[in-house]
This record gives sequence, structure tokens and C-alpha cells, in this order.
Amino acid sequence: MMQGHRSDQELVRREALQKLRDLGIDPYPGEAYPVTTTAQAIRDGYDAESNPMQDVTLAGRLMSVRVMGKASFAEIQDSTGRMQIYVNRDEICPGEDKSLYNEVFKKLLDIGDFIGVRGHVFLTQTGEITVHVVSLKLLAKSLHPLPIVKVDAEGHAHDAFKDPELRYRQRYVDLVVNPEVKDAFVKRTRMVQVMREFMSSRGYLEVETPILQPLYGGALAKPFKTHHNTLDMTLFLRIANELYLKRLIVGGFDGVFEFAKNFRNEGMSRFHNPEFTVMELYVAYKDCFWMMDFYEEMIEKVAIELHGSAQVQVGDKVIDFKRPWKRYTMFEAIREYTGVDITGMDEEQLRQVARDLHVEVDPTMGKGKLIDEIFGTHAEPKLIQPTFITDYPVEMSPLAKKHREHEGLVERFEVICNAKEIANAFTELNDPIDQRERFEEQLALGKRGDTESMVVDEDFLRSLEYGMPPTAGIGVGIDRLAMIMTNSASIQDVIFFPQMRPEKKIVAE
RNA sequence: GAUCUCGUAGCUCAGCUGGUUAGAGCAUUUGACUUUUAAUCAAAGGGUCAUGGGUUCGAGUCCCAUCGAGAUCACCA
Repeated sequence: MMQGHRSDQELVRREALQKLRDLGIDPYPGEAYPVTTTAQAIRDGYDAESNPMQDVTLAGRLMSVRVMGKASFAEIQDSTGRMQIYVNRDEICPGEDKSLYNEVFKKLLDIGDFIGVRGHVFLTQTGEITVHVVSLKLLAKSLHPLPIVKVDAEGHAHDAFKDPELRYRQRYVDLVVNPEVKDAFVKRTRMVQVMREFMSSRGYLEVETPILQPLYGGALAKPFKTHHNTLDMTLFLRIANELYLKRLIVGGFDGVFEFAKNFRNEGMSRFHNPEFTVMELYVAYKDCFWMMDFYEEMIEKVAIELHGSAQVQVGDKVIDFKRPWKRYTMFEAIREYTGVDITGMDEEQLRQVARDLHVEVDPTMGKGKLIDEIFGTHAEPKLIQPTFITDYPVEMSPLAKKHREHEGLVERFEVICNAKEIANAFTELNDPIDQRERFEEQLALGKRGDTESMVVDEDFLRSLEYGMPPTAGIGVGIDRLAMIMTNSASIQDVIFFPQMRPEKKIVAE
């Protein structure tokens, strides 16, 4: 890629394309090809006695060719995997004209081409299930060489397509040549399906809410900004869908959820893509303690559906999603991992504890932030097994209801797994007066220069003034959860087309 | 945003302390071969060594800058 000229191999393939046309063969035929089976179905079903498979038709991409004079072996790959085919000159060319074999098959077909074959299944002398081809058709010519991975007798891989940049930019190639990539995405989709079924079966409604929003809210983050021409107004790409889903609870739904693409104009890393997916769920007449049980059950089910067991291998660790998970208050977690009990401490005492524990502090940090920093530095990295952390400082949670027992805290939990947050939930704040005060505190932060503070959403406040029932809400980072469930080290491995810098130049046609 | 590492043929990589026409495997091209399997055998082509400067008699190799990538860290999911 990114070359200013075509490589010899590309030129050779374009010449082959023209020669095919000269022979009267359409390299891109339009008519349907009557596929009757797949590589997987043949592998699973073939039996010389009971199921001899005398007539099969399958299609796929040519992945390897071994020519031996008048006979050849090749492999084609369809969506289910690879199948070896055997091609004999005098069988695909029964008459005098041997050009289909000598010219087309041997010279003009390349690795990467889509072909269709019809024939019967047999076992080779070495015992491999193979399709003995009686007719063969080119279905689509490939003009770009495909980097097929080959492993030699010593186990050395040749041609591995492993440059991360190329893999992400050209995901279509990655998917063709690295089968495990496909697995991860299939698992991700399955994960979403399990969650959707779990929530739908309880009667919660899947909904869609605006991505283009006049005000961004529901999270602390920097937004993307855009402009609507007809309305001549600024719109923001959503950073969260929380405030819209709560409006729907106000409107009378008992439970609503959405798998939402969110957009945040922040840094990129192996844990952050500018657009990412969050599932948010709001359920009326529940609280965050109910939500803990709900989430635990749902995720245990996801793990079992994907892996056949609640235990999931992630890197060199085994993560066990079997219920019940450990539950700590934030203070308990800090005590557990630092030995310090910070209960009842004031800001100065906390600052001193933070310094003693080598946590970076700066003078702008308030009580809540200091607690969060201590937790983030000393407890979170050690939480590998799924763990609920409850009782967050009120300053960090402007949309959560104040704790029913403890001053200065809110009813909130996060789930930490493999040292990362995989869920964040509250008993939702439904007191419109309190909510307005929290927004105003955020406004004050914004005026002090905090670029990630929330803006006041008057329409949302109005909805709360009409009355919202007590409600539990949760947000689940789908990409992060998918990383764990697919044992992926990088978010780019669970997003088909992760954001990349623009490519410098692509060959112009 | 900060630090570190990397950028050599289509792909994966080697090129030691700077020194003659830049190497390997796979892929490609030509030829041989009717059950092979990284098929094999014989021959051939292919690289302005990321880009731009500099040091030097001489740079893929040293220095600087730029671009791109990866890793670690900070903030957010």
C-alpha cells in the first residue's frame, strides 16, 4: 500500500485480467453461482460409506495452489474455513482444448481469486478430505496480492500479516488471512446478542436516542462539535445517552436500553477509540443494589454463552465470572490494598495520606478527587476478578442520588475487572432541585476552566420536574467488555475499523 | 500530551564497531512433474534502505528535524 506505482505482482495480475477477457472469460461474472455446501459442512458430514457427497458445489477464495503437471491441488477458503480441491487437466478439459487448465487454471488464476467448483468428495492418499473438481469457474479476479501466512516444517511463519497499522487499515485483508480475528468479532456480536436477549426477555425496551444533540450531557468528557446547515446551529455528537433514556423513564417506560455509539474528543490508546459503544439500561422502581444483582447475572451468562464456562482466559490470568462477585465500598477497597482507613478524614488528612502513598496530588484536587486518585493508584490495578466498588464521593457523580445513609457519598457502583472499569451504575438522581444544584456546581467547575464539566440541560431538568420514578441506571463499556471476553490486548482488536490517522496516499486509479 | 523503541524487496526479517555492484525465506515470472500438502527441482526478475538536511574520502549503518507506527505513562469508557 501507499506506493506511487504498482508492483510487478499487481501488473502481472492486471495482464492476467486482460488475457482472461481475451479468452472470452468474464473475470467478474454477475450471475448467481449455485453453491450447495460449505467447507465446514463437507468436513463435518463426509463419510465414504454413509454420506459420500457425490455432487457438491462450493465457492471461495483461492488460498494456495500446488501444480504437478497435469494435476494440481489447491485450497479454497469460504466463510467457514478452508477446503482442499483436486484439479485434473483431462477432467476439467475433456476435449482437445486444454486451455482451461493449462492457461486459465495454471497461469491466469492467482491466490486471492474467488472461484466456484463442482465435483465429488474423496480422501487423498494422505487422508485429507478433498473435492475432486469436474468443473471450475472464476467468480471474481483479485488484483492485489494477498499475504497468506505459511508455516514451514520448523514452525516458522512466513508472510504473516501482522503489522498492526496495516491490519487495522486493511481489516478486510486481516479477516481473510488471520482467522482468529474473525473469531473475536463473532464473539463480540454474540456477547451483544446475549445481553440484548437477557434484557428483552425481562420486558425492557430497546430504543434509539439522538446522536446529534444540541447539548451534550450524561458524562464528563470533551465532545465533537458539528454544524447543521438548515437550522444553522451547532450540534454535538453524543458523549452519552443517559439524559435521553431518563426522559423516556419520565415518559412512562419501565425499562429502556440502548447500545449506543458515543463520541469523545480525547486521546487514543489501546483502551480508547474516539467512537465507542456503551450499553445503557434504566429500570424504574429499582436502585443500584438491585442493579448489582442484575448485572452480575447478565455477565455471568455472557461468559458461559461465549466460553461454555464462567471462567475466561485473559492474558496470563483466568477471570471467573461465577456469581457472587466480591463487593467493596471504595473505603474498604482502599483499606484492603493500602492498609489505611480513610473513613471520616478531611481534605488535608486525605492529601497527606495520598502523599504518603506516593499518589500524585495537586492543589486543585478536592476530597472526592483525592479519594478517587488513591483508589485508582493502589486498588484498581489489583482488581483482576470482577469486583463491585460502591459508595463514591458525591463530587464525582453529578447524576447519582445521594446515599441514603452516608453523608458526602452517592449510591453508585462500578465494576472493576482486569484492572479496568466494565460498568458504572447509579441509583439515579430524580430530585429536580438537587439535580439543578449539581449542574450548577458543574457550571462553576467549567468557569474555573474544567473543559470536561457538564452543562446545564434545562429540558432534562424540566423532565425531572414532571417527575421521574426512582430508577436504577447502568452503563456498560461494550468494547472493554469485549476485550476481556475475547482475550484481546487492544481495543482495536474488537473494533472492525478503529480510527486511524489519514493514509498519506493511495494509488489513484 | 510526555518518555522509550522502531520504519531495509509484495510479506516477514538479517545487515557486527560506517568501507567494494544491499542479503535470506516466502511470494512473483519461465520451464519440468497426473494424489500433493511450507509439494519438489532448475533458472530469472524485483529495493532512490520512511522523508529532508548534516558529519565523513565514504552512511542502510553516526547526528538533527519531519512524518508514520508500536509500547509505557497521564485523563476519559
